[in-house]
Amino acid sequence: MPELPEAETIVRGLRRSVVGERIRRVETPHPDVLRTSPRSFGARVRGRRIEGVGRRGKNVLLRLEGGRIIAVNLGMTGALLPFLRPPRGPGSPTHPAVVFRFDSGAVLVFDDQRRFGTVEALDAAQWEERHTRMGPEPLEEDFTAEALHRALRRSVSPIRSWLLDQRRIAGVGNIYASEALHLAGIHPARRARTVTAGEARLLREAIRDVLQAAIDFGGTTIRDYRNADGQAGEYGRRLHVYGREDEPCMACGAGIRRTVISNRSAYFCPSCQPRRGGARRR
DNA sequence: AGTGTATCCTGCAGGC
DNA sequence: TGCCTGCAGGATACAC
Repeated sequence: MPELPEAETIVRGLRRSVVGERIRRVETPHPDVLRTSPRSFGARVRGRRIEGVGRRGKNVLLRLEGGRIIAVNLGMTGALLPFLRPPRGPGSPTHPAVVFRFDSGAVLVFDDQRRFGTVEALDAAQWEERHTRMGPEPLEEDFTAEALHRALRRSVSPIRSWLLDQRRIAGVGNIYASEALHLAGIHPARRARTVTAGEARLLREAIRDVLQAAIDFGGTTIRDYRNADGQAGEYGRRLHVYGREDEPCMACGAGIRRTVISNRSAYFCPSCQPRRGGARRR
């Protein structure tokens, strides 16, 4: 579910609420989201203070004193919900998987209905290895059109699949892949290597514009996503193609289509995003 | 190096 | 109302 803009929105909220808190105790009602035993996870984080909150791709990172990192992948339905007091009754998390209790009495809950998410306590070296395997951050300056074009030229995979591969580019998921390809006028099934240098420039700008705009609106809530304040994101109303099958394209009025690529839906405008380049008419 | 398929889970919408 | 199917923002393993 959450992609880069949703993770970024959560990070900004958590900076206000959990930085400086010291972990007293960890409860794991659903230990399957840890990659280790609850015992060893607890031992690695207990007594540590949270010194900072960061993001890499779709991952939320809690930096602990001493150098360890709690890396949270939100999966499809994960949320990180901070509370000043242990939550009770209406409004408390519905599917708590991991609960951090702090010395101050405050609480951080990793809530995840489907439990595709993960919560891991990594040493600096383990995180570094993970980090190295991931592609560039699309909002950073080193994500250039030239580098994107060079990388695309090496791949015969459909451009939509290419964008979802975290080893190639970090943070893009199914919603923003469709949105960025629409903005750039590129059909989602085109092979990556057929994207021209000019299209790569458009795509680079489209990815950045879409992600930044989504951050500005607090992310997209389709159903479950909530930020660290428990609120929904407002970018859903701004989506041009995702989830809009048969509705008119906001740019040209043609009917938006849904297709399936690698078993996942891709939405596009058949007029703005022709299957083959050079066939555009107006 | 790709794809399709299955898997991990729960819940919701729509058809009947 | 209930039952069934398909679908969902992610990621990985497998056979081919």
